[in-house]
Amino acid sequence: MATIKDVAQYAKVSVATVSRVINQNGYVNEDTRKKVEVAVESLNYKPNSVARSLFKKQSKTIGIIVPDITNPYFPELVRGVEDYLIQKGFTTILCNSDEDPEKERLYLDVMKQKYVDGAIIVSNTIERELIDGYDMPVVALDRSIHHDIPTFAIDNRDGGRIAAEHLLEVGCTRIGHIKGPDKVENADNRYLGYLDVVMHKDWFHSGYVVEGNFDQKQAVEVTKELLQNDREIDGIFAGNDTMALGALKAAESLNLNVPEDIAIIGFDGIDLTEMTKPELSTLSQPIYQMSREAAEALVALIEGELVQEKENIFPTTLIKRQSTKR
Amino acid sequence: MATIKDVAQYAKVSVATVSRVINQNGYVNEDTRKKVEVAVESLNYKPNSVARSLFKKQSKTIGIIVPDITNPYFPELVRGVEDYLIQKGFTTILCNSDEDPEKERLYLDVMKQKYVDGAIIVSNTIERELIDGYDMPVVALDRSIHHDIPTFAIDNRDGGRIAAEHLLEVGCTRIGHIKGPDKVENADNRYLGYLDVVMHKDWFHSGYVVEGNFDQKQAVEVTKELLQNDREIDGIFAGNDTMALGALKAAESLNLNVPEDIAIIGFDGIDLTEMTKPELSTLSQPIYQMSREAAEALVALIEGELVQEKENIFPTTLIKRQSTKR
DNA sequence: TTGAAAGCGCTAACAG
DNA sequence: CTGTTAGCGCTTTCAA
Repeated sequence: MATIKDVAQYAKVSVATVSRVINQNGYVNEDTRKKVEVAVESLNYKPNSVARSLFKKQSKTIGIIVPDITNPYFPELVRGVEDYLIQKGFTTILCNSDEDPEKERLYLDVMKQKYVDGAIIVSNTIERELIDGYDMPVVALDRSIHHDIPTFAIDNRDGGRIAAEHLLEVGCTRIGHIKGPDKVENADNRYLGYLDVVMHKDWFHSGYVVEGNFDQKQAVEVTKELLQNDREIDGIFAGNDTMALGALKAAESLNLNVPEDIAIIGFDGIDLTEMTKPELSTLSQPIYQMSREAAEALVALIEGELVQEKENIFPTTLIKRQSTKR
Repeated sequence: MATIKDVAQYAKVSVATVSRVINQNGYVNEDTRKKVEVAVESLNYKPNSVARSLFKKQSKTIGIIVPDITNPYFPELVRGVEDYLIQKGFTTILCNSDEDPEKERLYLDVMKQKYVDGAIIVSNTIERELIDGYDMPVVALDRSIHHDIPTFAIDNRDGGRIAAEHLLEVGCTRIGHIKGPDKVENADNRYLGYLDVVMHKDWFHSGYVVEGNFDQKQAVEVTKELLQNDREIDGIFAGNDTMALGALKAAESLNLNVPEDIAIIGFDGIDLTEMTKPELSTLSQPIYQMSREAAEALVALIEGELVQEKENIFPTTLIKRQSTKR
């Protein structure tokens, strides 16, 4: 690889001048600029980002921490981020945390050491104090971390309400809920939204809610139990799409028809929901848009703008499909 | 962040000594080592990887180029790579190429500038000459690039054969194939495997093969046509799982029962195949294992070992599920 | 066994 | 408008 020195020699100027033309700052005569440009071209010179990073203490790199890229919700999120960043000249480091605080720290340490310019974090466990220690711009995506860290998410409680109401509208009379893990804010809020709708129904009691841990297999099990305990249930709101799939399987194994015997709605709007039979109704999040805007905000932060809008709540969309058509 | 200088001052030694103890090379007295260790501890010193990279011309970072992380085949691939690399102290840059040679170049350029140590590439279009220009260790994953670049993949033709034979075994008498894009090696090979099995059947003619472009929506369309043109078809081998899903949908919309009226088998073994109804039979690739070994080989290459095994062909597994149970 | 010093490639004063 | 030079934080000769 040619260095700035080579270019300087070739163009018979100093390295400072070369630096000026490639960074387009400082005065430089039109003729010398031409000479340098020719040199850059002939030597196929590409500035060395590492040297630049060392000096500038920034790397044009950001990190994104997600629980697990293998979970179908995250690829689109990551894609939205990466698409925007590459276009702004940033490179994206992928970090799979498995929701493990230990790993999250490790990744944050590595980022700091590499002068990573900022991070986009999807996490339930990271604390604001930890982040402060790194002194690095951060935005929270999908779940909030602290109210003064810019957050890009949806209103989960409202979404839960909409989903539950939809089931009511299509004529369900007893609605169960497969809930995500306790203490996970998004799961809790979706549950609260559901409660808002059903709490005062005379049929409602806590037995209508089971814990599915955002996991398909577990959802199959708990849905079976739920359905066997109460034959009157004719609607299920699952806390995410993966569990909705589990519920679908459970219904099938009990020889219940969806949507005739039981309507099912999921949450998130991942592509999978279009692929099942019957196709799943779901409360869709604008995943790509949300993540893109999170990336925009992070870049703004990195470039020193102060982002005053801390809470960025995106609208959800109720997608009605076969699984709730009755 | 504390620098090596700070540590040296604190420990009252030179930076060279500090460097020696943190890198565990060169002689250093047990007592001074202790002093330095204390200093490192007290100052919470973490060596700056950027400075180190500048000197060493390597960055403990690798890039992985995939067509699109949003495509369900790739997250697991990426995960396999990332898991291994983080554990070996490497960081992973994610690159979505959309199979666009322009973007591939761009990413490779960026990698070079950042002293990225090597790349794992999934691409149909990248040429060996291009890679040579970057003078960087590379391994090919899922599809080969050139016979002297280490490749980690399966035997697609053999897989195609197994899938087609399975359909025959379960009693299919007319088997159609939804083929992936022309000129894409993996698609062509799966097709050839299918041909190996059916070519000499008296019923076979080219009308049994349609082009689905590895795309679900397109697969729905072409499968419908295929099935409407020839009512005798009772088995379909789709070139990947996504298209198998499309085929499933097409069958459904024509009121054909799977597997009774028509058996369907996919290819790849992505998680989705477990979630459909009926569950899809598929020819499963050891995605995680394959990608992990690719990462291992890349690290070996980076560390200067010469990897002599260029062709690493992994075994596939026929997974029999409901969609071919008859 | 340790320290001084050069240099990785680049940027940004500063001087001219 | 251009060149000289001092670092950015680290590693590694080379000498002591």
